[in-house]
Amino acid sequence: MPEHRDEVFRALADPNRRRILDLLAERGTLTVSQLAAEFPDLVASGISKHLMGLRAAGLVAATRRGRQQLYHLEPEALADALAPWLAKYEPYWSAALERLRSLAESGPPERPQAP
Amino acid sequence: MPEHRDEVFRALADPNRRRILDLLAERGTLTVSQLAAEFPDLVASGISKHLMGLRAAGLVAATRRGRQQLYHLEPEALADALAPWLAKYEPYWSAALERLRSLAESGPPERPQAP
DNA sequence: CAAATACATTACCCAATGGTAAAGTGTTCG
DNA sequence: CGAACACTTTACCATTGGGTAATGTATTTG
Repeated sequence: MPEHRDEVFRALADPNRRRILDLLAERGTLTVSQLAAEFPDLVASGISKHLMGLRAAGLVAATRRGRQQLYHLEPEALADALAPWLAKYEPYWSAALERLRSLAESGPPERPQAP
Repeated sequence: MPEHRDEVFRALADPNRRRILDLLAERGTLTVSQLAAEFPDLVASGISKHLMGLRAAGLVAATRRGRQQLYHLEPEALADALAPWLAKYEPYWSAALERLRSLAESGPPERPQAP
């Protein structure tokens, strides 16, 4: 069986999948149709497959509402997989870290939520 | 042509490639043979191909020394590709960020260097 | 200079991936 | 209840990716 971190990195390898994550990060919660609307050159089942990949990696989760699925980020999975790995490169990160720190110190933004 | 960030994420998708990066992060500078020694179940040309992938993504670079190539990390590429992307998830990162921040505040370790 | 060393490149193979179209499942609406 | 809706699953296809073996190219050494 594949290591969990491996699944996360593989999931992040595809630009469409990263865009799905970005959309969920921006807008909080989206249905499959709402997501699909953002990918004009992809058919519905394609989106679905990507969502399954992200779900397998634990990066997103969904709850049913009627006949739609409400997808949302599962940010702990992302953090848990990436942070320890990124930490190994900490000696090389001073500049980028500074940027992240100043972001953090300016006060964490609200977690976005769909209306 | 593929976007640079895409190349970086694709390069990171393979566990062997990530391990190469880890080794370079730990030990600073390594020849291809030294790297190959860490991958008993990979043949030399396999390592070479991975190194070319990492080089194409700008994540590593090499300098010749006689007939060997001294590979080292190119950490700015990693930071430049990942930091802006990670920043988008900053609202979700408080816990992981705290860990990184405390690491940073405990004083950045020396950048490792090969003898 | 010839042989050996240290890699890189090429040619090739198989498995995995991303994509589509079509069929399947559960839910709601008329 | 039947039709439409919102997805998911399956079947299938073309391309890519990771792997090896073989060949090529500098560089060093005997």
